[in-house]
Amino acid sequence: MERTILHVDMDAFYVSVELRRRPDLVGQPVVVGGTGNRGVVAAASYEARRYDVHSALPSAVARRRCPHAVFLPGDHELYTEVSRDVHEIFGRYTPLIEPLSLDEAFLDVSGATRLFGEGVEIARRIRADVRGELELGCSVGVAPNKFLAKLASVEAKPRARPDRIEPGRGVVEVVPGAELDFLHPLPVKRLWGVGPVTLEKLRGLGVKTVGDLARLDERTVVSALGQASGTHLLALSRALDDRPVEVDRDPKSIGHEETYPHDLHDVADLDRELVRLSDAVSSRLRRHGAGARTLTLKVRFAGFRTVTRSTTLDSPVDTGPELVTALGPLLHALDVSPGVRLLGVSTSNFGAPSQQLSLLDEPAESGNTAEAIDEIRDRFGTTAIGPASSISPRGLRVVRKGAQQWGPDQQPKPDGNEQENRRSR
DNA sequence: TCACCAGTGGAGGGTTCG
DNA sequence: ATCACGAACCCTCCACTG
Repeated sequence: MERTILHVDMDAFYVSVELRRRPDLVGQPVVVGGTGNRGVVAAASYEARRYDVHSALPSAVARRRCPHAVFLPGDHELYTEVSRDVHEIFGRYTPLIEPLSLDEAFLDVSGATRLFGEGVEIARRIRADVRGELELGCSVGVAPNKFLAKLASVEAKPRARPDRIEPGRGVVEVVPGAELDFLHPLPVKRLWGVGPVTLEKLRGLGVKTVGDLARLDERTVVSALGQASGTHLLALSRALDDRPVEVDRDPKSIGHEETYPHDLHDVADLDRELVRLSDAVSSRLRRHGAGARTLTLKVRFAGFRTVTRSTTLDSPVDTGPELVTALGPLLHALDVSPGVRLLGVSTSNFGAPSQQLSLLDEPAESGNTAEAIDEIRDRFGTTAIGPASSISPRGLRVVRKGAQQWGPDQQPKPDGNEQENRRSR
């Protein structure tokens, strides 16, 4: 049964959304992302891309490459709203929508062609709707499966060259029957799942293009890449991909991590941060109605060495204090003398939400207070209430969603105290 | 001294993606 | 004076069960 899959990818999404309210910046190099020295670029306008500024590039490097670019901090909440608007348009053509991120989605339009025309026709209509109603550009790939649709949308995109910006085709279709003609000449690193490490391993096998990979036999590939990755990539190289477009994917993990503007050395600071992060994660767990059995602590030291420490409980938990109780000992077992750059709390292995209220139990403190906290946050905002143990001498710091998506904000120069600490290390 | 199934699940590290 | 954050998935090693 032949399917028609669309991959829709917004062009420079965050930047384009910003330009709707800053029309004065249209045509200029604009960068959205972390503004601090430890931040990264989340999105770059095509004018900025001409200077090789792209997403995930450290902001400090971006500033050097394109000093005259306008740097904007980013507004995660707004992008979420606009993303909903975009999905509303998708919904006119099919209910089978799988969001990949705020700015990308797969659409299965196999059942919509009778009503709206072939895949390419639907793609054009979506582009026209998005442009006309939302003033945003997007590129669409059309293909018989997900990964070919994704590759096709890349071909459809505008491209920034050092001297000029090429418009892009907007819609690119991989016609059924011609899959291998499209696929095999492509460099193998374009395959979904081939990063720098895998690329190097494949190079060791003499593989440069997707076609090179497709000609190898399974034993060779599996012994180089492992069972799962090997068989998967080999299938992709032969244009085989029967993964369905999944509409409601439940998250398998929920976590939060933060890089600090300055490395933390003080155990009291770290404890306070653990409370903050645990509080934020537990809040999101409860909102999802989930409890987690596996709790993971992540620590990145100054110098970038990163470790994780995890524990699995007998029954699922969903409150801040429970996370802190379990993760505290894992944190205290680490030697933090090098200084801590990043701390993270992640939860997984979700189970049936534990029922706290029982006649035999202690009066349930955590469960009820947690719900009360959630309600206060719903009514008065996320910063209205937080754990006392997360209060630092500088005040109560509560995690706001998406507040620090791309690294710490621009910081004032460290005060005298911290300078002191540095010198006296 | 070593090696023994087979299956499961935990722990820790890694890769990749957007 | 480069290096975010959130999530999915994979691999290897190891302990436990039987």
